[in-house]
Amino acid sequence: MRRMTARPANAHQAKLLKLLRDAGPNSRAQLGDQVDLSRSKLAVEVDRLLETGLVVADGLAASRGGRRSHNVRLNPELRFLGVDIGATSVDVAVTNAELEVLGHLNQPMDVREGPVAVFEQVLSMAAKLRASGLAEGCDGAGIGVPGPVRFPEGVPVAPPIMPGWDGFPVREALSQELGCPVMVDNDVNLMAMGEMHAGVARSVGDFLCVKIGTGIGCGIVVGGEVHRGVTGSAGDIGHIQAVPDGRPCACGNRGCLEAHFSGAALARDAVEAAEQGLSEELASRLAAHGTLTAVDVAAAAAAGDATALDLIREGGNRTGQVIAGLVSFFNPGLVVIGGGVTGLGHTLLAAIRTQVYRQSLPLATGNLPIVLGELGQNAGVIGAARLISDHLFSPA
Amino acid sequence: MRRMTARPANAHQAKLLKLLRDAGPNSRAQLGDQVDLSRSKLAVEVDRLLETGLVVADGLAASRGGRRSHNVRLNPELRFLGVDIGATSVDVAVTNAELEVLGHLNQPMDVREGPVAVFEQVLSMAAKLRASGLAEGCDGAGIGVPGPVRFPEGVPVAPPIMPGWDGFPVREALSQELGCPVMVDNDVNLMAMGEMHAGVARSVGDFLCVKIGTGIGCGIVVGGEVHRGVTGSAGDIGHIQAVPDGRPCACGNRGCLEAHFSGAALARDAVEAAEQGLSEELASRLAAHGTLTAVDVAAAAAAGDATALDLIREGGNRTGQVIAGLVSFFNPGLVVIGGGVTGLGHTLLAAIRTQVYRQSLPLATGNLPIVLGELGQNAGVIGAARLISDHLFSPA
DNA sequence: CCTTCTTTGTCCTGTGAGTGGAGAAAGTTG
DNA sequence: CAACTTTCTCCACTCACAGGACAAAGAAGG
Repeated sequence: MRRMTARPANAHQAKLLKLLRDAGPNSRAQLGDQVDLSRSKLAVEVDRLLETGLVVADGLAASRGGRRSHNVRLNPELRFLGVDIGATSVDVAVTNAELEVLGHLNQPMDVREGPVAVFEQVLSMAAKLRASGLAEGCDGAGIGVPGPVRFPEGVPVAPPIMPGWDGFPVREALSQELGCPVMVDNDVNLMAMGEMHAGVARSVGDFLCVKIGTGIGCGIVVGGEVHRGVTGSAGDIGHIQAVPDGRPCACGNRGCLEAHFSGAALARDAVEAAEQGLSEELASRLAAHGTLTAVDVAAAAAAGDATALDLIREGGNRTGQVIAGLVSFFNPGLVVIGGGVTGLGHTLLAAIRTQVYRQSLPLATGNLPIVLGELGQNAGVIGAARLISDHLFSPA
Repeated sequence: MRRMTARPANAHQAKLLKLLRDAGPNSRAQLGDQVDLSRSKLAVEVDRLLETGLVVADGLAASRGGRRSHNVRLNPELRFLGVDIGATSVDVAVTNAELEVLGHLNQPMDVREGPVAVFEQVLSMAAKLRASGLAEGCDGAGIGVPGPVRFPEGVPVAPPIMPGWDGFPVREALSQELGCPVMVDNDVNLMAMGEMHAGVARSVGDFLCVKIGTGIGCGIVVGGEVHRGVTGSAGDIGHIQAVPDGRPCACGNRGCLEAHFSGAALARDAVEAAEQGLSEELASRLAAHGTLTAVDVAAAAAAGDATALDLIREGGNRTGQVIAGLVSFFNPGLVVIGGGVTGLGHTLLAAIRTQVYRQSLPLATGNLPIVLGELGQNAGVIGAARLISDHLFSPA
């Protein structure tokens, strides 16, 4: 039986586990340098962790000029499941306790099919990963959903793009199916956690993580912690007004950012442009596929199509304007741009940067990097694994 | 010698001091209920605090059905100075350790006269308060300045409206003059701390505190802590674009919120309206004073002047639009409106509310109070006193 | 091969923080 | 005056933790 049941018994053990997770195998001596404990006390706690099975011995390290150290590491048999439910696709990944992705599956799927259908899909993907020998069991799972979540309970609330999910007990249901602890969060927050853990936001305490996919959202990290807001809807910037009296939005208002730029809006605008004969490139793609997506626009832009480039620039400007306001307000140390439309690459990034650097206060932008996310498709699932591991590696 | 030199020796003592500050005199038994320590340990820590002189015995309390308790309280001779430097005036107040305002002076003064002149003024006001017998000495001072501050060092950085202050070592200089510890922060952050401590935001963890005075700023409180941002400029919302291609702003951009609504903008618009003959009320006031301020507009509005009301509504709408975006982004549990223009009262509040409730997500506004600050002129100085007491009541 | 130095890990004891119970002190209620 | 409450103090016991002594294991140099 290798299923993880133990939890750290105290804050020291929790800190050690997180250290081993983030820094990999380590000797007692090296751990001691980082946790502010005497060697004796540290040895005691490490021994207790070894007893629980959360941590295992990992052979001898090379000498550093004296006696060789006995390394310890997180139990390599531990497995976390990272699930990222997007508006139009589902990602499932298996990681070890150090949050390295061992296997990753992606499946197109419309979230509006509802929780039951989606979870059937998730479970079958998880089963496939397990069948491939990557995991015997599952010690915990993190789930991201594209909408606000009442975090303590793990329940989506009033999600605009996934009405069938309102109030569905995601955490409880999935915990039962998988037989392990489950944590649920907004997908954007998880992307932020992913980039913070293994991506471009390592060692940054306060940053914003803007995800532009089917919709637009923003992960807010304050002092290394995700800020979720009092009802779990923090970061929902898609419905901030970007254009006074602009396009009508599904939410009932006009001029929302999301109505002017997002995967969906971009596709819509591209179709319009193609139909109006503004771009042969887009028109031919429309004829070929019968529809257009952000990917088509990216391809057209890469081919030098002026209309596609304009659409991207225009969207980047809108987005940049909104981000400029948020930067003035929040004064982050970093802005990460991620999500499906990162395929639009530097055209988009340049437009966003221009707006932010022009409109925000110099003091706030003086030393503010605005960069693309590093983890791409992996950000969400890594963040999800991180979420559950943060939970399980905290005292019970 | 009654000057406070001691600091709490550990986290327990710090917690006890803050409890006594916030809840007033208390018995050991009542303290024990709130501090999660055994009675024996608690008694030890209280005794040590008594030894230091930070805390003194305060007689017997009424019986609650058994032996009467011996109350303790913070030393009633301790004095904090709260200083709130605004764009056009200086407030100085003396408080006791429980942060009750014992005396309060206000003096019009232009911050652009520079730190030397302003501090001369502050010191003379402090001397006057001392002379009136309210304070023998001063055990700590908190200072608010109308611009960004590098918080750890207590130095203003790149303040737009007070150029002469850039880099001036406020903390060090004032600490030397007053002979006591000093902490410096942005005035808006202090207002937020004031409302959190003794005002309308008691017991709210996450809230925004919008101060509309000569300029516009926003205090951001996350989990009971003020968020200052990486360069101390968080909350600087005055230069968020509110009107595309709107009025030119001193910052060089166009359409900044502050260019459209703030004490200064309102006065300017009122003069314009008066000169254009749109309002007799305003015109007669202009003739009488030679100039107009937000106070005149408030009076005209109170008298039913349609133009004045329109100006306020218009400004409230602009402000409300920006706040709506921030509410969607931050998802606070409360929005407090304060600052000089709160004299504009419910006309302003109604306009702001309308915009926020209309434009923000229902999930974020569903249970979101938007209220006027409770402390008025006192908010800044109380927040300042709170700032220094938080500092002094933390382990050294 | 042997000595000396370095690093790592273990063992043991002393210290100080903290708990919990006994009981004294000081009330209330009937 | 007896019985019950509440508050406060004292004391003994537990436990977390530090820090030193020491053993184990290796490197470097003669």
